[in-house]
Amino acid sequence: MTSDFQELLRGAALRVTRPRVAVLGAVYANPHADTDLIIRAVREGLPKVSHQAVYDSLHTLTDAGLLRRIQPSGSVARYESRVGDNHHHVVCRSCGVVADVDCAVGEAPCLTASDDQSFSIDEAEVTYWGLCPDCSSTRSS
Amino acid sequence: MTSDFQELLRGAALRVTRPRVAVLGAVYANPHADTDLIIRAVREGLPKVSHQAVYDSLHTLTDAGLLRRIQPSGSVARYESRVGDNHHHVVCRSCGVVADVDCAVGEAPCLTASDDQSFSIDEAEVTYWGLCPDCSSTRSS
DNA sequence: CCCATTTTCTTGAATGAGTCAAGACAAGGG
DNA sequence: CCCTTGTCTTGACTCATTCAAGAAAATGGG
Repeated sequence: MTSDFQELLRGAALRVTRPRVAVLGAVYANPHADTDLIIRAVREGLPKVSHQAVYDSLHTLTDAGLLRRIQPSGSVARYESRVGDNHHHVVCRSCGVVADVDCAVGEAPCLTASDDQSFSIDEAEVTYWGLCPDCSSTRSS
Repeated sequence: MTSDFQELLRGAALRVTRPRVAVLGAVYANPHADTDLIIRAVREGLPKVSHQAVYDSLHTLTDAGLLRRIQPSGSVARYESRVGDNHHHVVCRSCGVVADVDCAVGEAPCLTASDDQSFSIDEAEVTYWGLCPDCSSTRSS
């Protein structure tokens, strides 16, 4: 598993460092985790890692396409390891939990704008808003 | 026009205060403006308004459905006066400018998730990402 | 029209995610 | 094994937004 992450890094022409491997591991193990949770997860294996190293790693890995950053309104940045399949997200308005929703089309942009305003569009990001099963049942009961 | 805003406020059972009227005016005049721009616009007419009053007004007006808040990843909160038509947005990856895109369906949720994960979904928010005409021509030239 | 009640606004401090910067350190090529 | 370059540590800092307490203003009843 750790060696898989090392391969991922090498494949992206990135240096293999312990913080980066640990960050990859933390995001793979905690989909949609925010930076704070990732920092805590990384420190379970590497107690001395600075928060800055985690921020740097997340940026580098996101720029390299190994991770994807999502940031629903009202939420801090979250990261996930599913990249390249242009899937979408459902966000609970009550507790903020995020779940994946497959994109029927698969490749970006999965939608074309009715009037693109002369923008050159490369991605259509879809965020579904609603209530998760837990919050939904809590409210109605 | 000011009286129109007063009617809007009364229609929403909100007290009519000068900051609120000014905030409504500023958002109607500056679609997709961020809070800082709204504060500056409001202070052209009411120089002494505190930033807190603007924040409070924006929250109240958004909660009442008179304004809509949008917050693309990497951007601060922005506000617009087009509400109720469930339109979407194109965001420029380079300069961050936001433009409206009509929704073909019109009413929320305009899309249904392929697998809703047992969430009860009430809105599908679509954000198109790309380059605006200006940034597009700057890069290619 | 004025008062009382309730909401809103002012003032000023605080929060917290994220960034900046300088020097110490480690990864990988030669 | 050493050098170069890129990464990490440390610690300060930014800035949008929120919190809190008291002053001021908006609606409804008299």
